[in-house]
Amino acid sequence: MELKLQIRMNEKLFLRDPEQTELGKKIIQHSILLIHKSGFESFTFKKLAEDINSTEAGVYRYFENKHKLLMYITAWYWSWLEYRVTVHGLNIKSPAVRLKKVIKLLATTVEDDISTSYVNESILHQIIIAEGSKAYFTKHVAEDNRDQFFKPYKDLCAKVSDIILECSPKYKYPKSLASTIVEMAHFQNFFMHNLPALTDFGKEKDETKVVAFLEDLVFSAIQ
Amino acid sequence: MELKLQIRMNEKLFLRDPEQTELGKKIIQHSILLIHKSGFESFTFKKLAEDINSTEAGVYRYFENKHKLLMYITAWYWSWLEYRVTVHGLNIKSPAVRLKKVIKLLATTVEDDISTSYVNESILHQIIIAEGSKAYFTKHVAEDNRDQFFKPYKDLCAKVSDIILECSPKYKYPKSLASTIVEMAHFQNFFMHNLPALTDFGKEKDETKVVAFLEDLVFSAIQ
DNA sequence: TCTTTAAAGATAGTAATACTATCTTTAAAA
DNA sequence: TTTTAAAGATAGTATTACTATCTTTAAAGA
Repeated sequence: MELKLQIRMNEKLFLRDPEQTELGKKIIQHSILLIHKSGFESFTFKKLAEDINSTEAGVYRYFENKHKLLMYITAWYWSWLEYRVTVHGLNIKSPAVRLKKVIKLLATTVEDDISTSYVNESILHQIIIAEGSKAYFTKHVAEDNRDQFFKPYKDLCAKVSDIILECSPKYKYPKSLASTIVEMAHFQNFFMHNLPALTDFGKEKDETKVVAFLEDLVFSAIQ
Repeated sequence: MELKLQIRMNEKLFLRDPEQTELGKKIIQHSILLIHKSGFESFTFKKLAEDINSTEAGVYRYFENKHKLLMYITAWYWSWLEYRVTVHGLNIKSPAVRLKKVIKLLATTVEDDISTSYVNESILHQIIIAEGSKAYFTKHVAEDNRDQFFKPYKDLCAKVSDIILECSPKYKYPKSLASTIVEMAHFQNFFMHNLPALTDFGKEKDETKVVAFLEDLVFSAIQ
């Protein structure tokens, strides 16, 4: 039996569904690699087209602009993470154990557990850390939010929030704590590698320390 | 007696010191307004030049590019915040009270307490919330960090970290907790206004709730 | 097998962006 | 009065961020 993970994406994010064609999948695959290599600012559809031996106009048939592509990629990432959080939490009765599992999933580099042919999840994880917030730090957040582009991110935070409430029904800030965990899982990783003075794990650069910090933070807060 | 606050800026951030000339001050003043109005992505030196009745080439004499200008502005902001944290903490003996004061300073909109003629601190606060992290989420962070461009940010976090240690000398993650407070003071504000599902204060949009959340989080962690 | 149609390729063009260069004017300091 | 530094004016270039159009390819349908 071969399993294939298919994530249903918001149709307003693309002009032509990239999952339906070879070129589309190459666009996703290589834009992840190219953004990882040179950063989102210097990423252009022209460079991407050269990478995949296609044309700029070809890429524009799939995505209106590079920001939509970034939102597509981030939305995919958060959907995929929510899926993983669900799967890994299925048989865990204790909400506290489940919460720990979630923190680990958020803060550690993925080992490809469900293979998706054209997405390199480990590299994707890295680009979301450095570029993910650019998806919503724009002047058109409100509109993009109305178009549901951030739904996967919000769904994941809602799921984390629910687990927090299961652990501690009286805790007053489950949503804010959830978004704090999700953001900090990425930020502390970025700081650890790039601005180590902002963390306590600059020397070791060990992801499990980020997990330990977040666990300590969260369980102190909700107990 | 008239007081004038002067912040010594890293000289590598600019080509010509904007504080020394009228044009320079207009560049800072109006770039803050323009970034606030249309966002950093659509901000250009040409538009800025038109706003201040100067020329594009004129702006380029002060700043190499718009990213350097963003780093200048963010560095100025963090220096200014550290100054405020210092001043407001001077007569407070209890580190816990001082920590609360810091959280309040980080998370609430400033009322112009020390007037700086050409910087609108309240608008600056808002643009740092939405654009500030773009200063370091680049492919050249490492280099920029070597050039000390993020020193004001790191100094502020170090100061917060020190207060945390004063409160609780055995706490294991003072630096990470400090950067978490600083980042979340801004993120929760942004989320509250733009992606309210990610916070517990979406309805009221009340900054004091962000303060309450952060206080609860911090003091649970260090106790 | 023939036809039709959708996707992709090839090519061109345009307005805006991100600069650099140079020459002139202005105004304050020496 | 001369020198010099800043600012203004203008021009030019490579790249970016698109849009348009025409042709080829290949698979699906009749």
